[in-house]
Amino acid sequence: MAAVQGSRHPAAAIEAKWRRRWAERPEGGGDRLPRPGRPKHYALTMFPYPSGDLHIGHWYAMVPADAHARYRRMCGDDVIFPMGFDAFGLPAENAAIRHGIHPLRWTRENIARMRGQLRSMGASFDWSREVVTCEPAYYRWNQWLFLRLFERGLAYKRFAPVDFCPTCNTTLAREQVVGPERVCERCETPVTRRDLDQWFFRITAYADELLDFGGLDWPERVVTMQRNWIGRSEGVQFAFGVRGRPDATFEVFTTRVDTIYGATFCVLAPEHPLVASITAPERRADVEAYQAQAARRSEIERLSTERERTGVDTGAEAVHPLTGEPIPIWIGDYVLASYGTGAIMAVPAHDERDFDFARRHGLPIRTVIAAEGEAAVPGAAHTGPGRMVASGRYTGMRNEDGARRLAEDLEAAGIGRRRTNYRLRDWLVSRQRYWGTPIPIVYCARCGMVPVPDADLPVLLPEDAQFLPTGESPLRHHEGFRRTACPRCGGPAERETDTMDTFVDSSWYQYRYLSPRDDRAPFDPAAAAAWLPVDVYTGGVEHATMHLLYTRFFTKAMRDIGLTNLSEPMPRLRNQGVILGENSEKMSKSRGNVVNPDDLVDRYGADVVRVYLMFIGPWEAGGPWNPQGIEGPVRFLARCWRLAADPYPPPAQGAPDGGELRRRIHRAVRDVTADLERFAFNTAVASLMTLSGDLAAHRDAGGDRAAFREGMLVLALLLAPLAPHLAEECWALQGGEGSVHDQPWPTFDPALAAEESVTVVLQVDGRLRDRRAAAPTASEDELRVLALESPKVQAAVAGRPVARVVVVPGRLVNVVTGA
RNA sequence: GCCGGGGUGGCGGAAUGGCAGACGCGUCCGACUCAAAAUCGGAUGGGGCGACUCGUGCGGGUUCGAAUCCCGCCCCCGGCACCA
Repeated sequence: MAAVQGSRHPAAAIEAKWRRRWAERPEGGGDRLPRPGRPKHYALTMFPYPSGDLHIGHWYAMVPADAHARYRRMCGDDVIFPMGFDAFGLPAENAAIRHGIHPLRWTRENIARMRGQLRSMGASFDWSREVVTCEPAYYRWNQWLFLRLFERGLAYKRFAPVDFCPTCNTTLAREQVVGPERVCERCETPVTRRDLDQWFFRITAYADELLDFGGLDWPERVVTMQRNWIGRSEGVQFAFGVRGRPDATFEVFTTRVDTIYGATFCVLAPEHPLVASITAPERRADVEAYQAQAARRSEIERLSTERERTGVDTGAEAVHPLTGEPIPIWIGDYVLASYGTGAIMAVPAHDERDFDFARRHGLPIRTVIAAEGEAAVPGAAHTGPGRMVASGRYTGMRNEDGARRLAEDLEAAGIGRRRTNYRLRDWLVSRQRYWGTPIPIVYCARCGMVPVPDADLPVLLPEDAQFLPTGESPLRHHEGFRRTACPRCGGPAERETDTMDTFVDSSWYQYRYLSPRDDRAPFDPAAAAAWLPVDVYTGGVEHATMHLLYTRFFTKAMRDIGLTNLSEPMPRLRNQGVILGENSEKMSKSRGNVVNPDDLVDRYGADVVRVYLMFIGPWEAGGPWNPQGIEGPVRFLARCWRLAADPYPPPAQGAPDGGELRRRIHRAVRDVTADLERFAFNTAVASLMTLSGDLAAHRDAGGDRAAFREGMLVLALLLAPLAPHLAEECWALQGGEGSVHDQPWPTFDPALAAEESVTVVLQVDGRLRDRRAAAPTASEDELRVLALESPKVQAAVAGRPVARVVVVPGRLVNVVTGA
């Protein structure tokens, strides 16, 4: 392709040509092991849901991940960079209900379309390892893993109140309920409560281990979010007796035993099992009315942002375990049945919620911690540290010491025990929907709950289900699916009709990529041992407390089952930000600010879109789309192409030799390498823009041709991860051999990259007064003399005594005057 | 409320103790052109004719020297939010 003076590069033709050539190269085979003698590198980017169209957000996530993988490959690593589809989930089923198209067909058509769009990105995905989670070859192993968890008691069924989305018509995991209004994360409908038999994974068994982030190179905020989500808290659990009821006791949990002498009442959750039996006859009507109201409140939307701490007196009294004093027992919905013991001791003087409740209901407030060094705030609880007062033999102790002593003493006396509670709940995995993995369990009238034998897997999802939004799984109404024979006794039995949460699919997909067609095991242990763990995992922060917690749990559980010896699946994690619309709002069809990558590729070519997305700013920051800004990368790549394609001008009189250009080439290699290592794609692009400018200037001045060609080849190499098509074209135009992507990453000579001469800044009292050129190796003494000789420095010193001269070799001299 | 991240030209951003604003967008001026596009060159934080001076959310501090470190505050974004 001949260059036309001053023109833009023919992106479409160049990209089509190279993509054709690349397609002729053999693919990896999908399950090969790392080549001996080379470090392996497993690059993984979160796989997409096949929603139908590739969004600019997918490009923003995947292009830099691809650039990094390509860079590692040129560095000599044996890289795998697989891609697949997270293909089960609600949108497919909703499309089926709305448009009468089968979820399988809808999903497969979307995948076919998205595969093409993904190819247009020019990413180095290894398609031979592709995984599609809605195919039986994949979900069969969800079922297999479910059974292994079931055998270990890590999957269990329990009748429990669960969050239910009336719009999606299914139960939700706790993590899928968001905000104080408790709405469905998908459709923002307020969730309701249902009491159902549900399947759970016992993630809480790993709560403490999940809190260990040692050795993880993860963004701080993700670690913090997981830590808060797990919500470990240490305290003491002990029992209160009920006055006049020697048979009845209830346990409370507190993190503040030091305030135990300040407990002036107790509060039980409205659902607490003891409430019915201890309520005084004259209080029964009020208590039952309150219970009914509380039950309704958790079912109906809770829109009131101002939380009133309501409650009613049961008329019963608890016996304080240390003082023997009777204190009233109330019920109130600010005490959660699902946390701790569902009951608390209330210490209004030192807990804001209890304080508020006591004020509202006229209950006594007793101070037992004296605020030290800070004024007591009138009309508020003192929650900070202090000396214990009115606390029996603990009076006078610092509250931290008192807490320790009280915990020991309560334990010794057999009254209470130290205990750790977690905010984390077990993972609710059953969904009353069709488009998911069937749970491989059979119910037999004679044998009870029976797991489907491994040999009978997969339990296939029948294709001829009815899609009606009934709130029950469509499988429940599918007689052919539901009726089966008991695997144990052969008698008539029924299948479980719930399907699994789609987060199960993505909890172990990184294993499946290693041997995607293995039909004897979920993955090949030899491949797993060779390739895992994932070296770099990239994706959005929105998965911080769901997917990333679940996949850590899965790896730990799989380790304990004996399937792997890993404890952490993804030791290194990087998050990209979010690309916003031109108006800085979230992109959405309803806002009309969606940027379509296909249109951009048609107009500018994939390389330009890639480079622009990386140049926009720090990857983790994201930011608004600026349609004008893309002109920068357009011009930059066009210039690279013209430099490679235009004929070289004849040598000029007094033209530069290659020295300065070579220095700049080495500096570019140094900077781009460091930037790609640290995922700083924006500054890597900036360095390449600078190099292309240096090459253009050298050429226009008729400089040394050998140095220019050397620089052009380096430019093509450095550009290869970022703009793979154009880099290939430039490499070929400059006579590079083979594919640019098969070349080793260029190295630099630090001595050559160093400046020949540096500008040393001369300051007087920290203010800039002059600049001088000096050798980078100039000694402190030389620089000091240089500064003191400067007329501008002398003028600024103005005859005052020089107190000190600070010299930073290679950088600056600061002359400090005065006494 | 608690936790985390952030605030730098007209805009995206660079610089993590040493020349603030790399690189780019935009704008202005010039070259090429019949003209335009494309391309190339120059200018571009504010003030001042100038020597200079002010300037990284605000106020203080440490330091020869602070966008960068420390203290206090304001604002923006994200997460969690009755978890005892």
